[in-house]
Amino acid sequence: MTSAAVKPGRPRSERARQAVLKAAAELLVDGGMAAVTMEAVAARAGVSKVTVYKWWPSRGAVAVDAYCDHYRQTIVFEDTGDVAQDLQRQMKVMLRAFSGRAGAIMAELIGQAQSDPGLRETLRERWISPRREATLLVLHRAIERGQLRGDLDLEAFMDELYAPLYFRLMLQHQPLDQQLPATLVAQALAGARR
Amino acid sequence: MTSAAVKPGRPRSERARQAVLKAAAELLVDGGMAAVTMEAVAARAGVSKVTVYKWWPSRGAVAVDAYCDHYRQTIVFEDTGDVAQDLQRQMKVMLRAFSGRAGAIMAELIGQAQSDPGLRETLRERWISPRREATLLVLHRAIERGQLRGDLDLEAFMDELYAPLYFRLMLQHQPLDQQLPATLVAQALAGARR
Amino acid sequence: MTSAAVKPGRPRSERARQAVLKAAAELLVDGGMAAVTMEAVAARAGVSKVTVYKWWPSRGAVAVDAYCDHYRQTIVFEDTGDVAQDLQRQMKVMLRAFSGRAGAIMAELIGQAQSDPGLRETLRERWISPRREATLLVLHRAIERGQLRGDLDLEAFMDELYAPLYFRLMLQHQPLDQQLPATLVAQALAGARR
Amino acid sequence: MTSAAVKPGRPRSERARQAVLKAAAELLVDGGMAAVTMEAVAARAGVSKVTVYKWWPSRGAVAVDAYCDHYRQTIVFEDTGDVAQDLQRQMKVMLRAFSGRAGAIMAELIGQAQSDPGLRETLRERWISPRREATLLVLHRAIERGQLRGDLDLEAFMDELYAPLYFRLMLQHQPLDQQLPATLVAQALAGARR
DNA sequence: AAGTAATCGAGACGGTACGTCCGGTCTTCCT
DNA sequence: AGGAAGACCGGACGTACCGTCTCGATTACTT
Repeated sequence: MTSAAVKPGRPRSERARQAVLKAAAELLVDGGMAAVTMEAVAARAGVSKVTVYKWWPSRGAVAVDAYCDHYRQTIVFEDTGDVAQDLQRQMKVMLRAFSGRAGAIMAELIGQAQSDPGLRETLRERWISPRREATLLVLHRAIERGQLRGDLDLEAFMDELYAPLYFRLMLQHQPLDQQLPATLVAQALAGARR
Repeated sequence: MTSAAVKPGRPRSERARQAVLKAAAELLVDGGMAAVTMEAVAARAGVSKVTVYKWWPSRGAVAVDAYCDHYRQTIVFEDTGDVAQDLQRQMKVMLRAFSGRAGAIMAELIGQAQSDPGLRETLRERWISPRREATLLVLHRAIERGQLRGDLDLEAFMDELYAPLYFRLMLQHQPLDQQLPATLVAQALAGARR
Repeated sequence: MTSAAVKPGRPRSERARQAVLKAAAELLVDGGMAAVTMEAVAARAGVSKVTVYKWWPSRGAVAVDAYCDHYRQTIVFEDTGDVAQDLQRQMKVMLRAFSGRAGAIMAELIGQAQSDPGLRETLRERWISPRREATLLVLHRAIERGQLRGDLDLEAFMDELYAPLYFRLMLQHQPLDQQLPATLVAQALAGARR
Repeated sequence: MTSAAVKPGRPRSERARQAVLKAAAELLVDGGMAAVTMEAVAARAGVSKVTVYKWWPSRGAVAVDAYCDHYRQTIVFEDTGDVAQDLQRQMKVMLRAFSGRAGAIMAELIGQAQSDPGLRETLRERWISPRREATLLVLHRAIERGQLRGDLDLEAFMDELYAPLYFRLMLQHQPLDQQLPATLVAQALAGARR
């Protein structure tokens, strides 16, 4: 009846969880994914390997968790009244972050996820989805205001805007310069206005 | 005139090169990147590990080389006279390929490249650049014909078209369905026509 | 009193230790030192290489350990009352052993120790020293009985007796025949009696 | 008639032979046997590996050859008229040499020979035998002069004198100090005089 | 002068073992 | 029931030498 069925035995150590995330974040920042081995994380956190395995299925999972915990930068969307403005500002924030350490690490995380389906799932849930949902709000708002056509394929539209950033981040065939958001927004919106 | 500078010593074994690429391609196809270990490649090719290391710096490099060798599908661009047609057809060919084994492997290759700058370089040179250059030809042709504005940022434009495919391939937040090319081309061209 | 300082963690596997020694001894007997590679020992013992490295620093160390374990022939010294008899009998036992497989292996072990100081140390502690100490007892007993002069340099004396056996074993310039002990004892004792 | 049957083809390069011996000796002196790899010798000599293999069967063979070439110290036996004097002086010369680099290397050579019968053979021929024969001369001379008994087992006698030096060199259970020759000669001769 | 034959340099090759690293799993005791 | 400690098996890493092999280039003696 009582939902919170009190579990027997020693409860999970919150201290251990924090220590693991902290250790992983540090390793991640100055050594990239390569440095985030279960061995190293456990050692640095002063925790046994088994404990890490108990709560995270793989080193990738620890890394994503630590990353999201460490870079939990607010997904700021101001409402300027102009959808172009809103999108452009948000993209600039993201681009600025991706120009630094956070970008290199995100690239490695997505990279790692390509050979670990579970990690891809986690990455989507913890990083991608929240951002896309926030963007969707902006776009719906713009449609209501009549700034955008109502028949747009919003998923494809968002990909046109954001995928180039991730693509350049990962392939580095072109630089991630500051006017890129403006260009992308301009070109994408040109055919999307009502 | 150009004396072919005959190098001393035993010449490189073409047989070994072929065997390695073949072995790597096979391993890649039925096992993904995880199966492409230097050890396995060498064993399967009937070649010593040292020989592999001699000509390829890393397992990633072997894999990319083998991939490009194996999937050297022609980058077909018909000239239909209509830029939208041309782009859409090419994208469909690519999308079809990426829906199968080749897509999963490409995702892993890009993934691997995130923790190996040399590999990223190779991937750009061997896979990305040739395709972008072919696309550039199409776009320039369209501009000359007056189908596209002349002041477009072509690099950004190409990213708007192709990055979504790679992005969906890697994140799998949305399916790679067959009408995606049409949608992307339509939305992107809407604001790009003269 | 001395609390046996219970160490934390999983205790060392006695099973693994035995298996390694057994495997090494077998390899040693039918293949000599050349067959005792860390790889082969580990494989034959059904143990991981790391485990072997954990407890033995080198293949030489494993070999010596296995040798002493395998050929832990009693260092029998009967007390016949006559020092010449005692020495001669002991030397004959040793010579008989060295005429077979054990001799060839011991030669290889000493050989290996020439390029591995740690191994030389081990060899001295595990093989040479116990035998020399047993011999010292016999000599001291003889001195007390008045069978030998008290001012002998016992270390040099023991070398005169035993070094020729090892020397012939290693150089094979002369055979290790059964009357050698008698000759050596006779000549050495001739000038050593009181 | 002319014994030196002139062989066709390019004659062996004396330059290469010298270069190999020189290179091997240098490597031997500052790096021991471990440094004398076929690879290193060839590289240092500016000679191809095949050339080395052509004239020496193994690295051990090169090393012994280089050693004997480098340390071709005269086997001096003065004839003082007293056999004890003669032996002791010769042993002191040898002991002095063995206290330095030459000793360590000789130990390694004998060590190496334990797993290479061909090398043992070479070592005997090039190093041991000449010295034993010179010693035999001294002993025969002493017998003629009536300083030694005629029924001695000379081979065993020589072993009693010299084996301890090699034994201590290799096992290092006791130091190779300067008064050792005197002790050995005294004890050995005590029972060997007429 | 042309032919023959052995040698030489360079260096690629298949192979074996090295010593290390990490991933996961296990066993033991402590809390 | 956790958790810390740490030993364990397995697999791959990248490297070092081994001994063999193909090359083209030399260097003599033989016709």
